[in-house]
Amino acid sequence: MEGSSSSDRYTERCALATELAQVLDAVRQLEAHMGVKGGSDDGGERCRALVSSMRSSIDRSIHIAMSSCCAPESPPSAEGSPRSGGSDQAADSRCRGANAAGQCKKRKALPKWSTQVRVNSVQDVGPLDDGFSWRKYGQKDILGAKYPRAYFRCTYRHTQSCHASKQVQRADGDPLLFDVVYHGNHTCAQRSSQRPRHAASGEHSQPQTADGQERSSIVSPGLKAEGLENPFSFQCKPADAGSAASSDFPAGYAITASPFVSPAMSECQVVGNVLDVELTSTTDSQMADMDFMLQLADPDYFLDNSRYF
DNA sequence: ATGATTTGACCATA
DNA sequence: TATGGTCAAATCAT
Repeated sequence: MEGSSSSDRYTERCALATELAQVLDAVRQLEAHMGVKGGSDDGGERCRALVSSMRSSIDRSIHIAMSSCCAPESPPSAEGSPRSGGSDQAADSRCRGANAAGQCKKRKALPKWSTQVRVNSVQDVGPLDDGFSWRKYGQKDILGAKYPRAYFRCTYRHTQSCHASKQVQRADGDPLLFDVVYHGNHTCAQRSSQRPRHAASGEHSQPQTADGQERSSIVSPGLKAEGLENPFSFQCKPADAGSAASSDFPAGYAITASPFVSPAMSECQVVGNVLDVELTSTTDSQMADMDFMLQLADPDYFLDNSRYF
């Protein structure tokens, strides 16, 4: 769509920042109000903690929205062209040659958005369980960041040419907060096969150890019992821990439900969502995701799903 | 045996 | 040139 020019997007993003600023202001007022009422009860304590996390997330969201105002736009390209199908062994030719397709190690043309997920305890790390199966393909220390960034791509990248990927990084200032950045859309069968009601029905799809020991992970089933040594070894506890042990899915796959507001995140909180959508092409698939992302941006949708928190 | 993760190295971009 | 993103061999888990 030629319709969405750079300046349009700039305006939209700034509008987003403005909206977020208003929400932030409201949260501050709420926080102040709660401070007046004082409550030493647990509920008040919890509310204050929630408000605090909301505020910090909104701060981040504003920052991200504003910084993306200046993000350079990239021209539409043959989106999703598998620049190297399979386990591209000829690694070196792959990339240089693949540039012809307009895509190599960067995927600027793909839709991109981020969300922030808070967990309740440092052990309780399940933000990566977003309803899709991911395979980790890398991890890197980021300059100036306390925690490394992990890189994931869809498990079905090769079998179904699904080019969705995501990056997960623990927030510097808050070890309970994870920044998750998604790139691209799922074109694999997961999209249609997994739905939020999995949780509503008490169905649990996480690989989980019966004894609850800290070992398995949502996205890293093969990880050792490293606990926090590896910030990307996630284990998200379901609300209904009883029915979980067996899964309909093969071991080693992270299965849950809805993307982003996963029922399995019953003990996690999605504390912020930031859209940074590159409107470079409008395939049906992308349009579908746009709808979805717009839902995320919708306060009603967000509040509706807050019951999972 | 198969598939996932770790990790050092390579490469593109800013 | 520094940094971030990806690859792929080695290793580990199931």
